[in-house]
Amino acid sequence: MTLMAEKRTEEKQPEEKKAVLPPKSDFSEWYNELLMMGEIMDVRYPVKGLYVWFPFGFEVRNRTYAIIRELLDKDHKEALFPLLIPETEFMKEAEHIKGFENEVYWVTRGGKNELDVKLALRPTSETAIYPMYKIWVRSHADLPIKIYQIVNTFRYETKHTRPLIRLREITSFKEAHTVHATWDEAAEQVKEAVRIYQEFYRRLAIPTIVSKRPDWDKFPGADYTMAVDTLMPDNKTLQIGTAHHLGSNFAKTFDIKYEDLNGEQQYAHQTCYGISERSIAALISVHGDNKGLVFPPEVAPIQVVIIPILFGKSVEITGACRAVAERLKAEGIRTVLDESDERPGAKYYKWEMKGVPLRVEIGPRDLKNNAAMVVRRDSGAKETVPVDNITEEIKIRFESIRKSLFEKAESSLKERIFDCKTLEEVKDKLSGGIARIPWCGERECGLAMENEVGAGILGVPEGGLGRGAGSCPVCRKNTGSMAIMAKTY
RNA sequence: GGGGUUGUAGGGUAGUCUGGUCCAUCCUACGGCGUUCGGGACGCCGUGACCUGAGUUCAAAUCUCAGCAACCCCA
Repeated sequence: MTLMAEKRTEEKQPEEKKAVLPPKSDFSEWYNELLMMGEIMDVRYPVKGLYVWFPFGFEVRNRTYAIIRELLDKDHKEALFPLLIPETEFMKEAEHIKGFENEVYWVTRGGKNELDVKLALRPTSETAIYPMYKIWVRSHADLPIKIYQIVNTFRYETKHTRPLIRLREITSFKEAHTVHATWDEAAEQVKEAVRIYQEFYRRLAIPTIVSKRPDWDKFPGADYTMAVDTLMPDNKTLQIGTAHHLGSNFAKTFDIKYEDLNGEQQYAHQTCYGISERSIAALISVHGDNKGLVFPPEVAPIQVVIIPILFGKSVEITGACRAVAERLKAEGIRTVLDESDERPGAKYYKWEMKGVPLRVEIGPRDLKNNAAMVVRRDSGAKETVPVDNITEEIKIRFESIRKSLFEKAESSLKERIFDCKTLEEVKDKLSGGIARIPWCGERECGLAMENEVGAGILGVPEGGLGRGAGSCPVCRKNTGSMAIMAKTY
């Protein structure tokens, strides 16, 4: 007994010297552990599907959402609608209800009194916003309306919940709702929304695929849905943005009409499009590595950490570090000088976990040469730079980091898209990423394909990815369009 | 929707099968003091846990049931 116990502890010692992140190849464990160790989210809140943002994670969120705000604010207005939706409004649009009724939380009591009209916690806000749009829209001169809000929404998910990915409370739902005179104008707005989202994800260095969702997978109540997906490290796709053309479906149920130039009453046409904290899940998962978080400088809460390398008491080094920190801060660079009583190596690991894009080390050798060691988080590259133009050197590296993060992520995505001719091939490739296969576009064929391979059709992608030549694996008809299929979150 | 596994300090664990040896093991983290500092330092001192509720029993971390929560597999 004693012998065995001793043996076991001996075996364990070399591997787990320090609390360490599981390798990224064990994606699920890596992801959960990183959220905690990187202080993004505390997953210990005692209600299923609800999680807590740590201040650090919340700052990442806020810096990320500042980008989407900046992009939208060019021609949208931000507003705020109530969380509670009366059952009477919620129940108006038949298809919409069907899509959500199984996941709605209901408020049925106020104190001890039963409510006459139950109140839904918004699963999304169409039915909160459109009764107001009915009041606000009178004439063609009121159009277009482009409003967004960033709010929490609630969905009673029955499947496996996951932090940032499948939640019962979505804390950061950015939803835009627009109203237009014509169907075509609304269609243009959907395109614009997709363009904005792609721009947004480019800023985050996340490569995306845009595709039109098959008819059976569109937003309940929409004419069609465009979706933005990215590919996660475990080869499942994550939907990180959607834009829906609502036609005049909701306008008819909520009676949103405008008077046109000829004095006729016309139904309005609408769109809505959304992004959630799944964008943060993608940000973390796409760029992170075995050492922890990796952030593009724009959203990194801390952009530069300065580590003094001290031998004995060295006023000179401390002084030099402080001077550099002050200069960087004066330039608006988010800088931390780590003067804590830890060994430099321990500090390196700590700040690498937090995803700080650049580390600056200043020690006796550097001081002698009036230089500093600059180390990139993304590549680990170490370079000596003169202290005199350190701010410029750092700014140059920021842009280079964002670019190389994007390039790396993009080639990783491309490597995991496989051209297939048969459903057998698709089945074979799915565990490695996305399968691309001809599809005639017919519903029956699509459903048969999904059924056969046990994965979803994301749709026919925009651009070259969606075009090709071949025959539909089900009906054998020749087609020029290619669908992508993948395991999805 | 169906099936399975699990719940012990802030995190990870031993102990659970076979109830008593356990005011609960080890690693890590955290606080104090000192020596240290170019990739996870060391010494000394200290803090901190049996998911919740009911039951069985002389005795429950350990057995039973329920709840809550987490994870895995299948549709």
